[in-house]
Formats: sequence, structure tokens, C-alpha cells
Amino acid sequence: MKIGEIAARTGVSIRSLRYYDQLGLLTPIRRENGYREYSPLAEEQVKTIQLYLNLGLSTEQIAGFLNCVLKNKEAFCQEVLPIYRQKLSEIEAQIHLLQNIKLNLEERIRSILDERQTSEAEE
Amino acid sequence: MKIGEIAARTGVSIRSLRYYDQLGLLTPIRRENGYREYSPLAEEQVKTIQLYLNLGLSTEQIAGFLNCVLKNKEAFCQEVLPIYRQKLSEIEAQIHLLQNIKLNLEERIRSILDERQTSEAEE
DNA sequence: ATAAACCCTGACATTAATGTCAGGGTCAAG
DNA sequence: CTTGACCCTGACATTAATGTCAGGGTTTAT
Repeated sequence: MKIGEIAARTGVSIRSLRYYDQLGLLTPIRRENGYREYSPLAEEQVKTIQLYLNLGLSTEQIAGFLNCVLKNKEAFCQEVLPIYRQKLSEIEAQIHLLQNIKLNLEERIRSILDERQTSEAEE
Repeated sequence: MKIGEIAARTGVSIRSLRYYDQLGLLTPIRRENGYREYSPLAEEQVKTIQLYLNLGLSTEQIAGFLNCVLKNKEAFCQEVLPIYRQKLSEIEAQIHLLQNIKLNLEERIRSILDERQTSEAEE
């Protein structure tokens, strides 16, 4: 499919898709006329790229990841493993923090509701 | 403590600390001479900010979190209830997203380790 | 009181990812 | 054949976080 279609499907801008191409992150084949031709598989890859970008990984790191998966080469995987582990522990810490914040908020909401209840009872 | 000391303690550059101050993310008091004076609590806050940044959150989002949790300790409770509820659902969504990412990462790590195991067994 | 080691602000530079615009092909429909 | 909807490349703009440098105060130790 052409670049416009995959952009529409994935919600990623045409500009970004060309950028990924330029970086070698996601390289479509070219038609006779020079148009980029994306395979259906590319759709999934674009979404993967977006997921990891949202995670805060750089395109460079993502390129390492894609190499690992596509070629299943251990050398690439070795490089990428510590990055994953690092991210994983960051994410675990993040989840933990957010859960604390959540408890805190729930507590506060409950106490507001309690207070409201109390003042209603007084009337 | 002065900015240089907290920079050394946290590993965050002086430049960044001044930037956080400028954005209202972490605002130290000022001495007579204009120097920034950080409380010991600030050290923990700086680390929290860094964690969020490493996760790919923007300073704006971080400011939202910090405001949600640190500010509005007790006053204005009634008015603040819908804000709390809003924040709570945002946080729940965030936790959910992170848990998905976590599962995804764990999966990746596992498959890399499997691969390694397999190729060792082949030899 | 002078030097070293800090601190301040302000301005410009940089990197990454993306937006946007210009100038110009391609193609299908009328 | 022309029009409109695509596509191409290239260049400049932008945003976020940070680096760096200039010009100028302050503090501390000798």
C-alpha cells in the first residue's frame, strides 16, 4: 500500500513515516515511479515503533530492537537486553509510584465524601 | 543546600535544575543574595522528576502529577473533588498502559533469553 | 585583598521527532 | 488534456530538554 494509506491506518503522519524510512527504521520497497510501497506487515511495525517511542526509547534503540526481532541475531539481542531491563525496572518503579498516588487520591476522595456525609447529617 | 550540591547529589545538571525552577516544576526559595536554596526534600523530588523524564513524560505532564499530589493538601476539598476524580482516572489509565508495556517488555526479554538458551544447546 | 570556586541571568547551540511549505512528478476521472 | 488527489525531495521551523558561553556578582580561604 502507499504511504498515505498506511498513515491513515496507523495514525502516524506521512512525515514521520518518511523519517523512519530515512533512518532505516522501516524501509518500504519502491515502485517504478519512486513511490514507497508498504507491505501489510508494515502496519504492525509502525504501531510497534510508536509504542516504543511513547515509552521514551529513541529511534536508534528501536532500530536495535527491530534488528533483533527480524534477524533473530543474538548479537543484536545482546545489545538490546540491558536496555529492556533498564526500561522494565523504570516502568516497575513508575507503576509503583502511580499506585501510591492512586491510593493517596482515593483516600482523599473518600475523606471528602465522608466529610460531606457528616455535614449533611448535621443539618 | 545550594544548587551545586543538589546537582552533585542527584546527578542532574545545574542547568536542568534551573530549568525546572523556571517551569515551576521545582521551585527553591531564594537567599538574600539571590542564590537558590534547596530543602533536603528536594533531592527526592529531583529523582522523581528524572524518573518521569526517563519514562518519556513531558515536564508538563510531570507538573500535572506533582500538582495533583503535592498541592491542594486539604483546602478547597469540595471544589477539588472532580479534579481528583479526573486525575484518578487518568492515573488508572496510565497504570494500565504501563502494565501492558511491562508485559510486552517481559515477553521480549524472555524470548531473547530463550533464543540464547537454544543456541547454547545447539553447540 | 586577591584568587578560586561558587552563584546569577541571558542568549545562543544542539538533538530528536515532527510540522510545514515549495517546486515538481504521477495517475485516474471527467 | 486538464484537474485534483496523490506522491517525491529538500529545506526551513518548531518543541523539549539540555549544553555552553559571556558578563558579572558572592563567598571562602589564604
